[in-house]
Amino acid sequence: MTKEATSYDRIYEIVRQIPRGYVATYGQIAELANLARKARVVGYALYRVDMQSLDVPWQRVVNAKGEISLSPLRFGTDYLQRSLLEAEGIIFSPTGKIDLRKYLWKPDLGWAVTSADHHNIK
DNA sequence: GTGTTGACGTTCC
DNA sequence: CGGAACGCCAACA
Repeated sequence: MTKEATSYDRIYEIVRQIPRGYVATYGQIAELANLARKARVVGYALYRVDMQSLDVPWQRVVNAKGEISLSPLRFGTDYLQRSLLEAEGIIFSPTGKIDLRKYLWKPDLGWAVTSADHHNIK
């Protein structure tokens, strides 16, 4: 029996599907990766990704607040991520947030409506 | 094998 | 809207 692909591979695959100019949240990816409620695992998975080679567009992954999250240990790569997103046409709010209502990636399903209603963005 | 930490999320105040 | 607490799972010491 083949060893099942690790959940991480699933996460990377989904992240790669994020189109240019759009962003996705950890919770959203987690849900698509069959890891609902395990957003932390997604974050850890992206942490393992080689951000220097951009093998995975980790740049398009943000938290539920629509803000770029990363650890101070990442040495200010937050600035890099923001630059990449801006280069894709994403506009940051004065507070440094992204308008998820507009840039949130919608998988090829009708779940988009459910998502908006589920998250109930303020 | 146990304890702590972590690119998060949600709920409560 | 901001801060605090709990949850959830995997990797690391």
